[in-house]
Amino acid sequence: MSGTSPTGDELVSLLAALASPHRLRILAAVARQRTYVSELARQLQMNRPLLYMHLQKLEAAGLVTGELVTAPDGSSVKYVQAVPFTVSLDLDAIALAAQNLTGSGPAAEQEK
Amino acid sequence: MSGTSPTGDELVSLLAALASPHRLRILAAVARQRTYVSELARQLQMNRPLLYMHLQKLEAAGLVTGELVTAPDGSSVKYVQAVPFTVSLDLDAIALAAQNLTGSGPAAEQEK
DNA sequence: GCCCTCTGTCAGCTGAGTCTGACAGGGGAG
DNA sequence: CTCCCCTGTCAGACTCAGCTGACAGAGGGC
Repeated sequence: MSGTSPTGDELVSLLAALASPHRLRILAAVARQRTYVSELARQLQMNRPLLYMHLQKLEAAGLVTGELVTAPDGSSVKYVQAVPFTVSLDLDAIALAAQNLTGSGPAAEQEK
Repeated sequence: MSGTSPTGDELVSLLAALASPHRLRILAAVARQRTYVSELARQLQMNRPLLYMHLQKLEAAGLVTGELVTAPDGSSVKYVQAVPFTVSLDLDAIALAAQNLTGSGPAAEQEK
């Protein structure tokens, strides 16, 4: 996934996932250290439900992975980890990605 | 602007500007050839007001430049042009950008 | 005079994204 | 039993981006 040229839709999803201050901060925090959700919520000072939503988006975009760990004492804790990636963005990449968007070309509207 | 590491806020703006199929298509079309607005609207088959909005966002993000040209016959035509840029995105860049977000650090809420 | 092309802005609708409080449940420690 | 910490999910409110049709104005060609 790192270095491959993504499809237009994937690019849009990826950029949308990253285009949020909260998510950027979450990613940064998680990249630095593997933490569990509640601790992360405390670090970033945000409500847990909100954090859950953002984590879902990041996970859907493949930027983080969640792992529910059941400790030896029985209590379960969800650890979150960042997934390394690399994307190079320039006009060429944009032009390339724009070619394969679902419903990209003009007159591509038939099954609607 | 190309190659410089943008601030967190700038990064978010840039990504937000790019995270749209329409804007990707507009950028691609404009990167290929310098065109004027109405012609572009015809190419991409979208309403002009909508195109205007997207162009404003792209222009605000510094990805395109508009130039209102008054032809020798007096009619004015607005030409749009893509601005070359390069951004490398990875975990390090994210972590770096997350540091300088307006209101990033915890306990940075004083003037509100 | 009428018709055409272009630019730009406006009010208004709709839907998605965001954020919050509250809830249900699992399990350990005092 | 009571308190605490953890994981999830939910409905509701609220904001904003996206999108549309309509309008005003400038100018050329017939």
